[in-house]
Amino acid sequence: MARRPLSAPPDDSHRVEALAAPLASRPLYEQVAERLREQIFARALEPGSWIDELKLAADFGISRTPMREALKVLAVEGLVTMKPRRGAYVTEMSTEDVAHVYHLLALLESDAAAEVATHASDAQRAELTALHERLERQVRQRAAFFATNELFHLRLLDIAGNRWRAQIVADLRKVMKLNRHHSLLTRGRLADSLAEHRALMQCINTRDAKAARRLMSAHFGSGLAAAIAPTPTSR
Amino acid sequence: MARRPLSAPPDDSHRVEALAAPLASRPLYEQVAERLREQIFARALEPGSWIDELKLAADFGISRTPMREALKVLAVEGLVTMKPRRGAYVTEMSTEDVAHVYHLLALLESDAAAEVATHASDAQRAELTALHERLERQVRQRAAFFATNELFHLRLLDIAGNRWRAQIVADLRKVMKLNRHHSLLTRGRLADSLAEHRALMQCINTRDAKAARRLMSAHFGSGLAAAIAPTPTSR
DNA sequence: CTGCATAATTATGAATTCAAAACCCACACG
DNA sequence: CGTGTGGGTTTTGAATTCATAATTATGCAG
Repeated sequence: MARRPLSAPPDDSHRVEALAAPLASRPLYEQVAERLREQIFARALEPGSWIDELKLAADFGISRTPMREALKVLAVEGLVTMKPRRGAYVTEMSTEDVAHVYHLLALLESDAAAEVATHASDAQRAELTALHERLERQVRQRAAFFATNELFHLRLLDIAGNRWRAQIVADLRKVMKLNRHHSLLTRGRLADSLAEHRALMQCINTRDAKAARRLMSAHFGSGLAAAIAPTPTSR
Repeated sequence: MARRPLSAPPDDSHRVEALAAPLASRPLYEQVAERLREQIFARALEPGSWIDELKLAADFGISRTPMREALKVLAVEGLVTMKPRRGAYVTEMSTEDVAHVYHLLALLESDAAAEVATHASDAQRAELTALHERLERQVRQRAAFFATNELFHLRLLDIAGNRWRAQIVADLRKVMKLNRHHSLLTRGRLADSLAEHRALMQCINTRDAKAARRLMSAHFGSGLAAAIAPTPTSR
């Protein structure tokens, strides 16, 4: 998870902090956790492989203490698995795990979509609409599309207004990135995905909670199919 | 949480370990985390209060290192909140938080109930039925009823077979215990709660997934009302 | 040459030490 | 009388050191 505690607490993220932003530097172990996540998602650390905390600490130019703290945080998040007296290993996701996590994302985000359709303010609706329009403009740029898409989903969660749900979804999304086919899944589905988003936005703007829930669920359903279908690789 | 990673990974819990049980003592920080949870749930550490890691480490007869590791784990679980450079605080739950967490529990456990109704084996159904019958016999013993109830829910989650969901629910349930009125909520509702359970069991045994989902959701709905209604205390 | 026992090496777990930020309180100045 | 500055204390954050378990390597016997 974009490290805020996984299941977690107070989320002051994206608060303006009165322009005095970078003065309060984040705790070291959080920065380390963030870098570790990046490396894991980038597959610089392979799923299933052992994590050499001594070497990594040296690479990062820090001592083992914050490294170990970061690893424990990632363990609770589910990105790494700790084996007592044997160190930390990058978590391996089976196709079953992928399906399970997708299922939960569908459940939670659908619920959030319904909530947004019912209770979002006009300004919030406008914000989401703007994000969606940006998405429409980025059909050709895979990376940008991907980033904006993620932003849209996270923003929607935020607007839905349940920090626990937002936190859980953020964590699950992080875990999802462990799946090798995660970024491939939009390959051929990019146009479809966009269409689904468009329909969803309409439901939100017409305050149709039921339809919003259904569409978001379907959105994840087709995503799952795409993610799992082409893979005999994971065990 | 009975510390298995919160959102997470491999769950070897309740494995028999071939009778060689206590030889492989768990990591110290896990034991510490467990004791901290107990103290938090017992309100020996009050919500909102600062946690003196130096004093606590001394009380436990350990150094600050494993204490700090345990606190970080609890932070990810949501039981404590870390303020940079200011230490750890026991998380305070607003009534809004309680409502939010209840909502998620309803969503996730309803989903699990539907899953169980559809896919559980006869043996698993029998196991749940047995637990339910035990519950029926314990209407008079609040504490025992409470424990068995928790067991029933966790077992149902387990049978539903999505370890990510089970982990998330376990974490949310832990956080729920921060709510002062948590154990009170069954006070007058004990009989009602039992009736709801009975109806749920029937749906599971007749494989009626839709009804199971609806009933479990209602079960939480009435629980939430009971939990929130009598409290002008939390902020 | 193979298999097992034992010694050397390496990695993890935990305590201790060190550095620096936040807090507290007294005192001076406006 | 309120406000702000300074020093001393406390507490957090991080590095280092120490102890112990696990792994690997070595050597000897069969």
